[in-house]
Amino acid sequence: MKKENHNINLKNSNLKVTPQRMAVLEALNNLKNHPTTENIKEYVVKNHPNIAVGTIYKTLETFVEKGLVKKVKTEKDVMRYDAIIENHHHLYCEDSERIEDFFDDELNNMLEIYFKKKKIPNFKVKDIKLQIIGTFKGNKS
Amino acid sequence: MKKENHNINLKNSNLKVTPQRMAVLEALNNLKNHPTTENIKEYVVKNHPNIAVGTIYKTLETFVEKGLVKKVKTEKDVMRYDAIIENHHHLYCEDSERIEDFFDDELNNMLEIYFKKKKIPNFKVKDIKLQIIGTFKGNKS
DNA sequence: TCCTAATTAAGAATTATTCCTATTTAGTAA
DNA sequence: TTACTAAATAGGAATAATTCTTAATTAGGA
Repeated sequence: MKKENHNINLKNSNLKVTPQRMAVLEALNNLKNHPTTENIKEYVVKNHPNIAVGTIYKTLETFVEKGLVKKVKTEKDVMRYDAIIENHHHLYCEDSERIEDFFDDELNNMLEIYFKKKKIPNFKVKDIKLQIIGTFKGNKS
Repeated sequence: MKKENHNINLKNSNLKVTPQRMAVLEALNNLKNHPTTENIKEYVVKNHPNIAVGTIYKTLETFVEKGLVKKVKTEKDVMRYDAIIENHHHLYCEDSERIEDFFDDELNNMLEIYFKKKKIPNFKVKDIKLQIIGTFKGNKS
């Protein structure tokens, strides 16, 4: 099921289905919380020791180009990846590296209406992402 | 006037006022549009050729720690800096590297009210930043 | 003016990423 | 099934960015 989805994703993007690409997709699916490049490298190398590191970099680049994954904007110096393409916002924990997805259609509507009414001079709005900074209650991860 | 402000900033943060730090602050003030580390290095080295590169890195790190500047989130792999600490959002150009500040109190109020009413489970909101993605009309920079 | 902890210069060391090229492989068509 | 070809990969060298180390210098206070 999951493997089939991967096949479909790759084929839709006119990418050949290779074991290396499957391995990177597997990593993206199994690593939660917006993995860093290092997280992904580690996972892939662990599970598929014969895959070259350069290939992982190249594969990620290809996926970003094709829109299969997105890069997450972050305050730290490391890049993170997001396997979910649907429109969503991010919750950033002040105390940890945790980043969670946040879906809220009501909020999206409100923002859309707001920016339809209130134009920004010389700027055409195409998309809006919220970075909601705060702290998670309870479990410290 | 500007120099005095720098002095005040540094002293308030319990940092010694050194020529190296003044030079980095000068760069941050003169370079518009959220300079990259490279922009800053280039500016400082050009105007003060005897300042070591390592010192520039260390100084920027110190400033971020003390809250004198902030890092800007970016999709690309490069970090950018923001000398403005006041609360504001960012306009990202899809077609160029341009990032502009965006101030809007009405928007801030609307968001504050929204998140006061609509709680996010297990999360305490402290701050909200918008990444407004789109294109600038007219001048291509 | 002197003292001391903080800061810096200089360049070596480390780390992450990109680049290069020969080899291999996925997909296609006969 | 086999053969073909463009695309993809392995492996490691090369590059680039950043951090680290240590001796020398300096800012700020007594």
